[in-house]
Amino acid sequence: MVVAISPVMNTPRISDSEWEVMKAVWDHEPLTAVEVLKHLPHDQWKQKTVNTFMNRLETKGVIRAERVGRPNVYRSLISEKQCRGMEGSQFLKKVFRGEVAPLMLHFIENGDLSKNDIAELKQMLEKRYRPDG
Amino acid sequence: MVVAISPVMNTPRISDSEWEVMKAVWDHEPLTAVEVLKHLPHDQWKQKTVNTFMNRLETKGVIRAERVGRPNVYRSLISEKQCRGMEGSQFLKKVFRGEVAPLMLHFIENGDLSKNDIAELKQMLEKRYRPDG
DNA sequence: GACATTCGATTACAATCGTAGTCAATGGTG
DNA sequence: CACCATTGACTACGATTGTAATCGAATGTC
Repeated sequence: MVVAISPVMNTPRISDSEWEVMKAVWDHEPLTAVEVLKHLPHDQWKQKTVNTFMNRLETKGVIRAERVGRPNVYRSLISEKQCRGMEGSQFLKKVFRGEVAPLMLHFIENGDLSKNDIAELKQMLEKRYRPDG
Repeated sequence: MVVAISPVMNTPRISDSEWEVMKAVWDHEPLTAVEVLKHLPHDQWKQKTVNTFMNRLETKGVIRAERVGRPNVYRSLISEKQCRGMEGSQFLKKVFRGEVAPLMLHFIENGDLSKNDIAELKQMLEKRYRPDG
């Protein structure tokens, strides 16, 4: 019997600029490369550059192109959440030595949280404290 | 009158591997390149590689070499805290679109916080809520 | 002081990233 | 159907990163 090997898609690395593109994709997919540009700061991005990124992202397996009509239509293959997971754990390990608490402290001190944010976070922490509460 | 321009040391980018080296530096400075290697996973780092990084980090202005005795002695010029600041705000912007709350939520859900961590964080949030409390 | 050893500065080199340009095919227009 | 415009595939190219090797200078040894 042949055992199917689980298709471990170990999330590829997504560079800074690729993230910008991907945010446009996640927010508006399915979309074309031209549409992607529309959702990016127009003065900082040229169409050709966007195109290159679409290609690279497809090669990396982050998106998929439907080569059907004339303008290619793209969809994400990996969700923003998944990417946040990867990027987040890398960041945590790299910058905060894998310790979540100092990281949290850092962002509590440096980020500007609204009163609402703070309330919400406290609630979240409560729940975590007593998972069934 | 000549106005002194504040010496804005806009923190340079520090790559993943450079971060590893810098952690050794921050933890044990002042130290030599040979000592840096001692504090890194020995099987993953060669002395020559470490050396290259020391050079690059000096070029970038992250560390400084004292060329006095024979083995160069290195010190950091930028603190871990400063670097965390830079790296943190980039990460926040790139991955969480600049919104701190979702970031925090993410790490509350994904990181494993101890009861103690949670208590501490709640306290921090309290303080933030009433800054003079 | 001659020689072996140790270190640092310089050089190397492939992969990835940012930023496009070229060129050819596809598709709309008259 | 001939032509022009759009668009995608491929190519380009310098900077950065990861990973070292080479080569020459400073140091310690006899």
